Amino acid sequence: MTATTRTRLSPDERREQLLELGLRLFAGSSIDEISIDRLSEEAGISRGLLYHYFGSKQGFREAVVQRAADDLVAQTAPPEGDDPIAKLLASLTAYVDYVIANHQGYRSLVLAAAGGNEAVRAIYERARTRMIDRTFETPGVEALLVDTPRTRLVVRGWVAFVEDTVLTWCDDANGVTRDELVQIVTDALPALVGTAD
Amino acid sequence: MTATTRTRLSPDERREQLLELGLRLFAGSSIDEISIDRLSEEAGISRGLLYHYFGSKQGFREAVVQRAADDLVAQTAPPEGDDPIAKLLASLTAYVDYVIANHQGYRSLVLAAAGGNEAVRAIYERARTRMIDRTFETPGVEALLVDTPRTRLVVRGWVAFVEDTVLTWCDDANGVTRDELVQIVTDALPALVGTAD
DNA sequence: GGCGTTATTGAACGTTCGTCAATAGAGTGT
DNA sequence: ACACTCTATTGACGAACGTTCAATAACGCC
Repeated sequence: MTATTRTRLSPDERREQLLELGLRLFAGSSIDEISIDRLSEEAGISRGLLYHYFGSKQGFREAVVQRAADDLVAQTAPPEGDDPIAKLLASLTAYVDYVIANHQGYRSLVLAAAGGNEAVRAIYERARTRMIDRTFETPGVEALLVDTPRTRLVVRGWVAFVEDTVLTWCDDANGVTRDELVQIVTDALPALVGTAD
Repeated sequence: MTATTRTRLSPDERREQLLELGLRLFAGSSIDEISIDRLSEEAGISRGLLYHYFGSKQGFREAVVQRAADDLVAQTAPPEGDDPIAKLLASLTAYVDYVIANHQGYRSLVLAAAGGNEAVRAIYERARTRMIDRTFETPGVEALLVDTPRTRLVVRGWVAFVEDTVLTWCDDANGVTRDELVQIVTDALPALVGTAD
């Protein structure tokens, strides 16, 4: 009855399978609450194989976080266009919709990024930077955002505002609609930057 | 040469000693990067004693976080007064100064709260709520903040904005002065709430 | 159908968390 | 000073976990 037949996949397939499993388990709990035993059992492989592919548990965690971050960046790409405000609105709408759809997974990503070690935080930080840069690398944006240390500080804080607000809203919308939420986080940027001038 | 003489303290003293050690080690690294072995060795006690006082490593972590949160709340008490704006400014000034002084420890607290489990997060959440409530339980505040779901959402997001901005500033002030920082985070609240109306 | 490459295994090791009966320090009464 | 009690404290033990590595077997190729 014990299915002792080992299934041999190509490295790419196996890696893919393990990463997807990681994302799935990630959604429910922090990764260091899950033992390698449980991971390998759930994947139907031996403990050793996980080490063969990711070197260590930490390596596995980093790979999964990297994958989640890439997903986020890919699925929230703003449309091509010249109007900074429109781009911002589109980008935030995509972001909000992504968080709504991947609610649990996204929360885990943020938690992992916050609580993880230096390497994990760096991965998330890079994704964040990519998203911000991409939105603001638009001709004509200088009129809205003059590049000063103060503005950079405020924009970074604004990102924290957006993340926290959207996640809180996901837990309990409390009557606030999706469109209102998008409006709130979009309007917040000019409002904050305005006070900084 | 081995000082095998065990020192017997009163439960309160021992508890205090261990909590202070926890705060000290906390500042440098996350608590689950430190083994009970190292903790007990540094405290000059046996492993068993730590379990006697805190039940588990998780229990110890929670106690330390609770202590850190209490410190934060205690040291940022706003002055008695009726003017909401003045109270807000005073409270934020105290908060900024606290973070400046306890930079590392405070960062660890926030990281522990973000990355920790449900119980740890709840402890920090309570402290946060206490600080917010205390600032806004002022006669006449209704003129500034009408209590709607939308406002609550924004105020919560604003707290995230403040935390992130102050911590980022601590890492690299980039020419922004302390007073400017206080001004930024203070002005941010009316700016954000204004857009929500 | 045999062969070589390499994906995969499982047992073994060191470390860390957590438990518990045994031990000894400090106050108390005589 | 001494014995006695209470309980703070210990240290050895077991289970669980991360990690390593030589052995194994599945698949593509000739």
